Amino acid sequence: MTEKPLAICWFRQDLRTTDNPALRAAHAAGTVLPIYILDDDSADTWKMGGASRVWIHHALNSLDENLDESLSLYSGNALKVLTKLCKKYNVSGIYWNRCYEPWRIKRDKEIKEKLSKKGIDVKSFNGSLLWEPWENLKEDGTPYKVFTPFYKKGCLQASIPKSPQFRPRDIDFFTDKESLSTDDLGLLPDKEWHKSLVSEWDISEQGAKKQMKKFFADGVSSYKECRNILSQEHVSRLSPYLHFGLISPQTVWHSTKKLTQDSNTMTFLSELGWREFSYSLLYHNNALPEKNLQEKFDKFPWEKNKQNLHAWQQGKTGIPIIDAGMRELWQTGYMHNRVRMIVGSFLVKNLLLDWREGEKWFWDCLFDADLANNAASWQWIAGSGADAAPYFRIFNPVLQGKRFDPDGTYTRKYLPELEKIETKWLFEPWNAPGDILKKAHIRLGMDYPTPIVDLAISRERALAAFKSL
DNA sequence: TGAAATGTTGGGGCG
DNA sequence: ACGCCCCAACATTTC
Repeated sequence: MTEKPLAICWFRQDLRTTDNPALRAAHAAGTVLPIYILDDDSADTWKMGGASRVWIHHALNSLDENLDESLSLYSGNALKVLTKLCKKYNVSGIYWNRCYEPWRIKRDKEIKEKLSKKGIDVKSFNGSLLWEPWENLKEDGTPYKVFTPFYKKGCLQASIPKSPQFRPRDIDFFTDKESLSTDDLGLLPDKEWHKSLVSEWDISEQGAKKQMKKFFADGVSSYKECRNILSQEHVSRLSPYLHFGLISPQTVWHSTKKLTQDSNTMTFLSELGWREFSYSLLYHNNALPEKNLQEKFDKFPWEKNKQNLHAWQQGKTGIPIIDAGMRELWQTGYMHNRVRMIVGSFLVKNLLLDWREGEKWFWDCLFDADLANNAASWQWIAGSGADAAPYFRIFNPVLQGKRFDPDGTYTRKYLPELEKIETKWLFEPWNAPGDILKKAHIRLGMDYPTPIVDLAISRERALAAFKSL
């Protein structure tokens, strides 16, 4: 037992020092013991995937640096860890920023109840959303089910998101001697895969700011038009930073508002609105990640073709734009949003595989794997969500490739075996004349797969299957 | 934040 | 000059 009262700042998905309400509260309460708990015990089926663990390994290291190397790390059941800390030290308060995954809400509620009873000041804050999902409701008090009114009425006419706060000065830190090291947490896989994975990312609070500034400097001015062009970096790539809270949505919102307002900034802000919408859907539908929002989808006869699923996961479907996207995911922990829609449509409609298979794979591979966004997006593309794509909306991977990767830069980057084929045939090599393939040194079925499905036939099959609902 | 099928229109070639 | 056909270009409908 030390004499000094300690305020625990429990970092979770808010791995930053600026605009962090919990850190400010802990600082105001006294000496700060900043901690992170890897709680796989409570997480159940949705414990962090492989890519997320790699990301958080680096994010914790940089957070530790930003906290004068005083971050204490633990592994195991969060209630047990916190209870133990309260026994060991004179803890006056515990402060955290809220998470919205159902399992975390349940766990945190229990922690708050149990530790409050012991006379500890336990408080949670909003550090991850622009508007709380329980506040953003329709006039009749029920949650929104459609994005447009949710955003236009619920978000834009609601209170302005609060302004970002500076990092508190002169924090008095305390470190637990029994803290684990980041390596002890075992977040990095044995495979070498994770090393190249992180090479394109600066996983730190500063890296998040840098990424935002880069986007503001050369991406946002043509965002509305160019965000769909796959080869160009006209998207913000802020999603993993937002997910883990290396930057707050308030910071992104208000920084965008400082730019000249036009249709580009409006479109970008609405993407933050989609994030809010996903969280609202999850908050009001706890089973969103597991269960069709529309019950009639429960009887949909999904195929159980392991081979096709595997080909999709490995980027070996024989359909170039699909394979390029899936390999981008594997190689970089990220996928351009337009391609996410294309590969999602392909999995669910052309392959008739259960959207939850896609959800699981993305959960494991994406740096920005986010329970709310991932589940809401997969239900959207499958058509099983509330405000979902209609069943007949089936993307044609050949047309999408030609339209959004017109010079083939993106597709060739991830499919070097198709490097030499002229762009005209790049997105449908199976239709290319023999001499064209020969000239490009492509033997279909050897250098690059023949398509695992016929696009026209599988489209008709999907239309029939979905129509029967 | 779709694609394909079908319908409509209008200019130009041609007898 | 006129009617006819063809077909691109665009619009609408359907899944």
